[in-house]
Amino acid sequence: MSRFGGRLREYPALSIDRFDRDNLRARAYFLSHCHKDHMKGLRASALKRRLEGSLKVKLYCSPVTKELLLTNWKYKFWENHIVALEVETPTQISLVDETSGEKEDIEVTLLPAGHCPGSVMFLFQGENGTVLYTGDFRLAKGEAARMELLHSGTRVKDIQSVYLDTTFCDPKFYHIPSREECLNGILELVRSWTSLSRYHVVWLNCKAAYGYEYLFINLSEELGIKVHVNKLDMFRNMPEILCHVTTDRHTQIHACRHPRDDDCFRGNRLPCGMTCQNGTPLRIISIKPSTMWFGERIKKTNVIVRTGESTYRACFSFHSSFSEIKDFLRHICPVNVYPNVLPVGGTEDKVMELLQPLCRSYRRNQEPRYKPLGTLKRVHKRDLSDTGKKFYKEDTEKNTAQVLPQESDATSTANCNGVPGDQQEPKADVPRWDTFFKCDRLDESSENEDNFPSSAGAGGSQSLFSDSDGVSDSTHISSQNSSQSTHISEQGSQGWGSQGWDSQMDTVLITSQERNAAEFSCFSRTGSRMIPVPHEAAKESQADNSSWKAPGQNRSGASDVICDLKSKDLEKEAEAGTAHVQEVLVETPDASRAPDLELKRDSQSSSDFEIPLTPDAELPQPDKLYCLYKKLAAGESICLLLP
DNA sequence: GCGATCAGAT
DNA sequence: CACATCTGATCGC
Repeated sequence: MSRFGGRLREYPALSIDRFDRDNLRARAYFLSHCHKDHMKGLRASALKRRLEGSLKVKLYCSPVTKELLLTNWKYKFWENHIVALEVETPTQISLVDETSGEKEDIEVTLLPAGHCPGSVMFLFQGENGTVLYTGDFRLAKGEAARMELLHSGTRVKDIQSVYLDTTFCDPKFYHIPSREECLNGILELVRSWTSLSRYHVVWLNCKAAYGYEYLFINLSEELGIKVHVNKLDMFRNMPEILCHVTTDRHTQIHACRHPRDDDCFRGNRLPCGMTCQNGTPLRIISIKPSTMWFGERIKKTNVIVRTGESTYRACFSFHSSFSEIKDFLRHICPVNVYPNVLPVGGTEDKVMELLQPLCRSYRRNQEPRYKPLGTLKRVHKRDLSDTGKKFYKEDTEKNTAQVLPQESDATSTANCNGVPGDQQEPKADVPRWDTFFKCDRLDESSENEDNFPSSAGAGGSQSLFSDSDGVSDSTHISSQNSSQSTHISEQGSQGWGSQGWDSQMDTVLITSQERNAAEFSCFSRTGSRMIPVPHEAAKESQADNSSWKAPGQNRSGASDVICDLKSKDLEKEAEAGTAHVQEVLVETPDASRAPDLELKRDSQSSSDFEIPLTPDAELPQPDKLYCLYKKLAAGESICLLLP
C-alpha cells in the first residue's frame, strides 16, 4: 500500500496520489489509478473548498481513471476540474500559483502501468530534470525498454529520480508467474469445472478493487460465459469490459461480493444469493486470486493450488515481482530512486540497499570492485540498420569474441547515458583463469544481491507450492505450451475436510513450466472422476490489456498480439533461470528469425548470460561459469548471442 | 454528526 | 498470508 506523501522532491508544486495535508496547496494534482490508497483526501471537504475557489487547479489522470472516478458520486464534485490526458501523449502543463502568479511549465507523459484499468505512470520533464513516478505497476521484464517515451532516440532518457512501486521489492518475491501463465491456469480450471454441467459454477473470490477485469474478459472470451458482478455502470463507456460482465445471476462464473461472502460460500450459496437453479443445487467452487511468488531457483510455477474440497487459490498479481522491478530500474538507471511502498515485512533501508545499486547515485560513489567475467560479455555482430525498429541500445557490439574492458552489458551501458563518466570504470584486474577453472563451484554464500535462497522464501508458504514431481498421489493439472491438457476431478467426499490442505495430499496443481516438460500424468487416489478437456492451443491475446486503455483509444492491434506472442517464449526462456550455458551460447543467429524477434529478445531478457555491473552484479550460475571457463580454457570460441 | 485513524477481518 | 477494502471502535472537532 502506498505510503508516498504526494510530492516529488524535484517538483513540489505537484501532488500525486495524495490529496491531504500539504498537498492541499498543490498547483496541480495527478491520480495514477483508482485505488483508495492512492486517493487519500481526494473527497475531503478541505479540497472540495479549494476547488470551489479556483478556476485553475486541475486533476490530471488517464481517461479511464476519469471515467471510473466520476462514476462514483462521492467524487462528482471533481467533474469540472479533471483533465483526462491521453496515454503516451506528452502534454505541457502550466503550473500557476494563484496567489503570487508565479508560473512554471512542465511536460507530463502518461505511460501504461499494467496495474489496473486506467493505471498509469507519470513522466515529468521540466527545469529540475526528468522524473518518473510509477504509481503501482506490473510490467514484465523488458517492457520499460519497449516504451518509446522513456527514450530519446536509441537511449533511455536521463532520468533524475524514479518514485517506485516497491510492493514486492524483496528477493523472496523474486519471481511471480506472468499474467499469461496465471490467466491460463485459472482459465483451464474454470473451463474444467464449468464444462461438467450447467450447475457447476465458479466463484472468483476477488477483492473489491479494480484490476481483475482482464481476468473476467479473458474467461468470458474463452469460455463464452459472462461474469456476474455487483456493479457495472462504471464500465458503461468501456464496451470491451462491459460486454463480458453481467448483473444477471444466471451465469456460471461469478465475481459478485457480499459482506459475508465466505459464509455464503460455506453454505453453498453464492454472494449474490444463488444457491440452485431449476431446483437443482449449484456445485460451487471458489477461486481466490492471491499472489504467489517463487525464489529464483524454483523451476516450476504452480499457479493453481487446491486449498480445500471446493476451494482453490490462483496466482494473480497487480504488482511487479522483484526481478521485474530490478529489470525496470536497471533499464531506467536513474540518479535516484525513492520507494513508494514498504514491502511486507521490509524496511526502507533494506529496500534502498537493494535498489541503490541500480542507480547512478550509488555507482558514482562506489569504488569499482573486482568483476569476474565482466569483460566477457558481448560480441555478436548484428546489423541493426535495416530493422527499422526501435532499439534502445547502444550500438557497440563487436564482431568477434574478445575481451573488452567494458563493464556491463549493452543495456546497462546504454542506460547510463546521462553521465558519460559513469561508463568509464577503471579496468579491473584481469581474472586469473586457472584459479577460477579449478573451482568446482563458486561460493554460493556470496553477498551478491541476486543470489537467492533456494526455496521459495524462508517462512513463506512453500508447502502450497509443492514440487509436483515428488508427490505421487497428487492430481496434477498441467497447463503447458506444448501439450495443454487439463483434468479436473469432481471430488468425492471421503473425509477431505479433515485433511490438512497444505499437505499436498489430493492437491490439484496447475503447473506451468518449461517448454519441454515431462508428459502429463495423473492419479486419483480417491477414485474421482477425471474429465479430460480436449487440447486447445493457448490463446495468447490474453495479455492484451486493451481494456485498460482509454475508451475509444484501443491501441492494441494484431501486431501487438504478435509481438506478445513472440516475446512470451523468450520471456519464459529468460525467466526459467535454468538454461545451461550451452543453450545460451549461440554461434550464429538463425537467419530465418525475424529481426524484431531478436529485438524482442534483446529487450525482453536483460541477460542470457548476464554480467551486470558490479557491485550489484547478478551471480552467474556456477555451472554456467564452469562451462564457460572450460570452453575458454580449451581455446574454443565463445560466441554469445547477446543484446 | 462527521471525519480521521487504527485494528481487524475478509 | 502478502495485491485493497470495508467495518467497527475510538477520538476530536
